[in-house]
Amino acid sequence: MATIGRPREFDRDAALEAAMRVFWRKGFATASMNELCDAMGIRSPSLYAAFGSKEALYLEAMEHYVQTIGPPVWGNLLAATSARAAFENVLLAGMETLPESGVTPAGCMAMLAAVGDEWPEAIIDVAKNIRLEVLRQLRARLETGMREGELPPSTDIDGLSRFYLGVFQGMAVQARDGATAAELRGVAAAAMAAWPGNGRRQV
Amino acid sequence: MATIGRPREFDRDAALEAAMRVFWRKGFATASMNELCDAMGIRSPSLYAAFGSKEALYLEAMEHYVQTIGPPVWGNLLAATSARAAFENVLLAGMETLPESGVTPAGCMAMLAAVGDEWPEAIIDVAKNIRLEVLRQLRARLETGMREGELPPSTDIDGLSRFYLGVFQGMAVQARDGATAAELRGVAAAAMAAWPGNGRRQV
DNA sequence: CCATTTTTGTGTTGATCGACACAGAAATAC
DNA sequence: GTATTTCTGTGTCGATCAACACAAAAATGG
Repeated sequence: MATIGRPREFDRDAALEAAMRVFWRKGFATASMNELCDAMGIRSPSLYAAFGSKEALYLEAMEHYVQTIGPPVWGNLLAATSARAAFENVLLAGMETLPESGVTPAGCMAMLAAVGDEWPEAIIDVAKNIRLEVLRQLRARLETGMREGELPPSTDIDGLSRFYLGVFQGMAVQARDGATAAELRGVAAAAMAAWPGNGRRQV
Repeated sequence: MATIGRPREFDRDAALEAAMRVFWRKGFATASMNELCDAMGIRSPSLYAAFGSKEALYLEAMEHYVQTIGPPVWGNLLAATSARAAFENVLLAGMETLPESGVTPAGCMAMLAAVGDEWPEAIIDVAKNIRLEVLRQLRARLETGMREGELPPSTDIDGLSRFYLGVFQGMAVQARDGATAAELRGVAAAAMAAWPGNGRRQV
């Protein structure tokens, strides 16, 4: 639908995508408006008119990240038939996604946001909630596995879900340090050895 | 030894300790000189005379962190008799140290430095090297365990050491998000279930 | 045509940043 | 004592930051 007034000359989605990559790579505080404007191909008044503020732009970029980058990794939680395969596929997807690829920056924008530096409170809240939501999804998948008899009733669901979340976060940090997919594969493989039933306590 | 000139009126070590806590809590970019001066109880010319620059102060603070905060955790690698106990004690020490304590900020300054935001290159190098040195120590302890027969010769030393480093990094991120010691205990317990020999492949 | 609405580019603004100039103060050396 | 050296406090400097004022430009509605 064409509306009154001079039409916008840039593609809003493409600009948001460009901003997402800048924030992904540089974080919030050290990503300056100049860099954002250059990457988005617009001037700051257009940015403010379209997105409101630097903070609002970041929040929208994070939303865009969750909806485009997240599913290829965390969608594995629902795709696999067994809980074990689901968790293994998540870690393997992280192994492939987290190292720098030339196309995308290294690490996970959601897992490493508002960590290691002080960030605006609204961004801290959003980032923590995203990580909490991932934790909830992990726990839900484990509970399903327990209901279906795949996991012994004695399984510590809270501890195990936090553990696999932590493994992924650790992989994200190491990817930032330049770890390769092959190196992260070893992390994922070791983590899967912690799966209940691998131990001698299992029947 | 008393030297020529007006003596310094503040305790350099105490000031460095105060700066360390500010950097630990806020990171580098968002810790302003004003905050640092206030926390250290001095004015900026004294800070520059004693430490050189904000970046040099950070590097010295990180060094101080490694020498005072690190050993209670990573010293466990050498203290225990078995490699398994050594790794377990490291994770349990992290469980106690990483959550906010009222005295110290949450998380690990070394593990989360230069992650999630852009930092000066010199700091990135130091932080990565510290994490690499920890990885080396973990691997060395595993190799000792393998030599002593505690670990099967088929053990993937690289993968396992990276795995336990990643678990600790994940615990640090979660501690930043407000995880309690009890919650981190579950992570540590699950991680120890991945120890070689817990699996059915072991004799 | 003209009036209205929205976007675009140029330029600026107040705040904050890290860093330091300068002079006075406090010690030692002679 | 005087000279020298070093530290402290006040004040400020240029740079950079996020944010926006302003007017020209480009569309629609009449």
